[in-house]
Amino acid sequence: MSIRNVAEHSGVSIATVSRALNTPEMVSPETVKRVRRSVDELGYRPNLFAKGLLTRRSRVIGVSLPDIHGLFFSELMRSADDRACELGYHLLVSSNAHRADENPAGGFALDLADGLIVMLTERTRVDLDGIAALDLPTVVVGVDRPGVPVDTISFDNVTGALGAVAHLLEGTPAQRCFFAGGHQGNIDSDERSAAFAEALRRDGHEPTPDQISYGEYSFDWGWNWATRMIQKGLLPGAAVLAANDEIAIGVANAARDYGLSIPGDLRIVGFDDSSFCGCVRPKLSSVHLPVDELGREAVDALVRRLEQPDASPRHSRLATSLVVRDSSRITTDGARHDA
Amino acid sequence: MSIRNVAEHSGVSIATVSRALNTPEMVSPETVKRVRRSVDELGYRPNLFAKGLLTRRSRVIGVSLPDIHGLFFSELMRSADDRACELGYHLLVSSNAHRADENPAGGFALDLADGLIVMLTERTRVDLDGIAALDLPTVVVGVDRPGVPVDTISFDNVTGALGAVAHLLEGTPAQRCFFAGGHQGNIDSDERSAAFAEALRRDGHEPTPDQISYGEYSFDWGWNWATRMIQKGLLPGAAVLAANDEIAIGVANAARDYGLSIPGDLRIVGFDDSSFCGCVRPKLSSVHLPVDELGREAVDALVRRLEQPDASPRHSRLATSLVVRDSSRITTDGARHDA
DNA sequence: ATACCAGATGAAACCGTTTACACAAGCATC
DNA sequence: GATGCTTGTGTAAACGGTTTCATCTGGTAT
Repeated sequence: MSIRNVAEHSGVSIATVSRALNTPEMVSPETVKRVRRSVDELGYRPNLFAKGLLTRRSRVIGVSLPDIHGLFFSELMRSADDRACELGYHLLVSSNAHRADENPAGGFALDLADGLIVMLTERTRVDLDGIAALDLPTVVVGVDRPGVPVDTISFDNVTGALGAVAHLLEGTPAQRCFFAGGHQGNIDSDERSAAFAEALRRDGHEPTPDQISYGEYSFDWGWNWATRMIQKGLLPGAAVLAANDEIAIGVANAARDYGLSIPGDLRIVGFDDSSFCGCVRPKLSSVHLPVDELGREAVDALVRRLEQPDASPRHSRLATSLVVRDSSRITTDGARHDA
Repeated sequence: MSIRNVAEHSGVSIATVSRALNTPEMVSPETVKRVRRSVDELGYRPNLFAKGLLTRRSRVIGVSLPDIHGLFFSELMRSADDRACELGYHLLVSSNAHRADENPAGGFALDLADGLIVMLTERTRVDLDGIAALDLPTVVVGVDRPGVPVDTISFDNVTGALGAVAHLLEGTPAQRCFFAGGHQGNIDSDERSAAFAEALRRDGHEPTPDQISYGEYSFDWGWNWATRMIQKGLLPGAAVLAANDEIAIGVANAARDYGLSIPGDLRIVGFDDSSFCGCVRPKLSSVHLPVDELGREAVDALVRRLEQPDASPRHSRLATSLVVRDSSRITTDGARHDA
């Protein structure tokens, strides 16, 4: 079933069939109608490989992701896919393209894509030279200035963290504020911890080393960290900014397990504003990241670049903002109570 | 940069280059070496469109998903992608292909794919005729017998639910067991509710209508349902099987908000065994679904079918099993206490 | 020496499109 | 009535690979 069959069936040449389908304004209306009918009757669908070979366009966007944690990943993909669909594109996704060298596919099927959305979370993984070598239009998500002239989109971690700390400082002295980070080298965690330190400095307090810890993005690490802090007697009367919600929930669970009340004894703010926040008790305050916006913007930016390959690179930072819930409210009495 | 350049550079014909890269055993070892070097030096990468045009293979698997809920989606995609990567395939994903008719892409870019993995969650969405019309090798995920001769993979909801109810019946009479479902028409929720009813019958109790409710997969619905049940005075001393973890957590939160203890006053079991389970207190018992296995199996099944197009359709059900945590433990004393 | 065969390579056909170019017909212009 | 322009269509050349078939080489059996 090829364009030739359609041509025969409707009594025109293949060129006319092609034009009737792609540029109907160049064909007489009645011919278009006849061709369209043949297409329907025969159930013809153009071969995308042949088309792509010639046009060098597939309307496919490659998405290369690190091994991303659950909720974030799904929300990003959903919004990106929605937007891509609106614009007539499809998403070719691989969370393994990052280790392309050892890929038995023998390299990227991403060559099928018109362009690439690359998400980076680790400083060391910024192998942007490899990406540039693909000479595909690219949008980088998660890094601000990658040192390569490509468009970038990332979250404004700094403003979000500053806001969160300002909120904590309203009820807790700077000396009693702690940061429970992810692993060092993670771009977001590093930015958030730096902003945390900066916020304390602006308040006139130089953070001590034990106010900032690094670990990993997990419940368990949050729980372990908080346990150690509690055993050192540091936590009651303190406030914690966690690098993500999972850590924050781990901290909250440890506090509960050791009989501390939240927010009475310990105030907690997470990062990401994932759907975890509303489901745990007390509800978790968190810095909201507009993940859906990130996905949409990434697709938009890439499509824009596909249309204007020579536009100068844009760098956008998406605003983040604190959502205050129960876990960080200021308690006037200081007495223990469950929220 | 085409195969022709490589041919010139290494002083052989394009046919030899093609063979050196695809079937090196047909070419003299030293020629292979020379061609490989040229490829490296020139940075040649074969054009996948040209290749696909001829071979009718792209090593791309189309994945069509309904609008799936967060954690499940990401876990499925991750395992499918891992497996696809191992086998040298890539994933072309669309959660919008289900509404392909209204798709401005003007149909599937999925035509680029060698085969399709289609996930279905709703009875009404079983538009498998449309899928069959694509005449692409297809694996259906989420339905057992779709009425179309394709491979299917789904979870054994029945065994999981039976096990969960058996566990609940150990400490709670059948009259005080309730099922908090998702919306009717959802395949999993329906199967789980039917299995719940069946389990009570096997225990010699015909479930009354108010023992089985339908709503939606959300914290809020779980909370609202539980609140109504509490107000009717039905819950203390009862046990709840929820159709997924979010509902279960909503129920647990309502119980806590109304001063009921878990599992003392109310025992709860969820479904999915998502990472929520370990992060809430008390930790949530849940029926574990081997989601990673589902993703892997789906890819395996499709690849198997690509290699043997005429094998008879297979239908596999993946085993599920109850993971007992704190939310459903049997309390000997019956006194209120937090786990 | 002849015939035969295996192994390595090249020439050319082909996959299904798009598109540059040519052409014909119809119509207005001078 | 020749000229030019517009509109609709067809012819044929790409696009970049794979694969069939033919050719050439050199070694081995007869």
